[in-house]
Amino acid sequence: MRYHKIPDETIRRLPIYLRGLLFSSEQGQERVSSQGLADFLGVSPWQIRKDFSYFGDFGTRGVGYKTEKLTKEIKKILKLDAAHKVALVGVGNLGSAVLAHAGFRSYGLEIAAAFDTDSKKIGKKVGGVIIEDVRKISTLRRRKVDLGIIAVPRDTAQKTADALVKAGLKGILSFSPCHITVPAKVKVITIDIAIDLARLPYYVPAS
Amino acid sequence: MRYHKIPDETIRRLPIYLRGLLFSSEQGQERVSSQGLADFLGVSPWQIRKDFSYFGDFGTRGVGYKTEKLTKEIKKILKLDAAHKVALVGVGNLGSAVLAHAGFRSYGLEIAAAFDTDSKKIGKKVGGVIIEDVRKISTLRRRKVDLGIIAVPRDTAQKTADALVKAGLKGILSFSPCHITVPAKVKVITIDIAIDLARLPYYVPAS
DNA sequence: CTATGTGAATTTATTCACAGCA
DNA sequence: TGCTGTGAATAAATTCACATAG
Repeated sequence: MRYHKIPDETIRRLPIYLRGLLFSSEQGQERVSSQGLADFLGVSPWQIRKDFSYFGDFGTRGVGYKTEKLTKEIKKILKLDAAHKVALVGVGNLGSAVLAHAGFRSYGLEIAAAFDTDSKKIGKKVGGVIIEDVRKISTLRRRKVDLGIIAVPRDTAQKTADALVKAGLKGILSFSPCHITVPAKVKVITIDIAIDLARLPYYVPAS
Repeated sequence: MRYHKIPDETIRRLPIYLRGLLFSSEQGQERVSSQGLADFLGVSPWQIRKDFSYFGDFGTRGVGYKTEKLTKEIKKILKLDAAHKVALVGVGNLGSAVLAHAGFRSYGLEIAAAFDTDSKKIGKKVGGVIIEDVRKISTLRRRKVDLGIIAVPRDTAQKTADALVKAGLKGILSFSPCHITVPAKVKVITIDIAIDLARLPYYVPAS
């Protein structure tokens, strides 16, 4: 099935599979089955197998998948086989939490720079990273940073994104509650916490 | 088209439309068109109209939508017309950021309780909310809290969810990087920041 | 003449059922 | 026999084109 277009939903799920695999490794499991992964992650086994099938034959029939090999394959697909440097813009409450977040490491993602406009914060060290002036964003190009996280207020989000794009970043994760316009070659993923929370009541049964 | 099953994707988008409408209101706009909303939110106009069509005729042909009326309708659909109380469990870096987050208010969501296991934190006030012992989660039932946010480490996330469900909560937003099992009547939405970031490199063009 | 509302066409994604291989 | 890999069937979501109402 190698020659198909890859569904976007498949790409969305691959990091989840990776999470399961990293956990299996931690547990010392050398093998996993699609069923085992599925149970752990709360998805269906055939969904997992179908998703893998777009990229190749990663498993052994009758046996399952070798944890280490499958981990490597998925990392390669997601381009996580090489390390990535990430820049954070906006060291407020959320930004600080992101800086302190340990979870990026297992995916080879390192927050290598942090920026803020507040002169009282600039020069301080948070989570091992020295906060710089936002006007220094342009230095990211030569520092080989290719991903960015935006955690600034809504009204400066677009301006921030523009600066990051100008500095050559190719992917942006934004926590700002607004749509961000970028050139087609740049990928933006938005996490709006309030909007996800606001969706919950719909599912609450009338009492 | 009133009698159809509502696509889940439609429900996912409704709060985004609401965000656009709240912004229009702020700007003092009494009317919006599907095109105007679409431009602002980065979606297509026909998607918006189709989504609305599942619930009724909210607009006026040749004119557009009255901002205030449409806002009310969407709030009603999402059950955001009545206020909701939210409990937060885990007042670490991320939890504190969530407590300080102002964005929930516009959707009628109020963080009315916060819990942690750390005795040094219990009793302290963060973001206007007094931190309580996690063992007090059971009091949420009589306090009319029906939504919860989980911001605890992975290994205690399931236990926390179990406690919240036992306390009668009907919707949970989890920041813990794991699958959470709950009874079918309870809705869980998971935000895994690392996983969203880990998806970005895939889209970065080879250089 | 303008912008909504929607059936129909199309595209995309999920699920199934089983062939294929260790 | 057991679990993967995948075409085919089904389901879901998006997009289109245009009738419709103000």
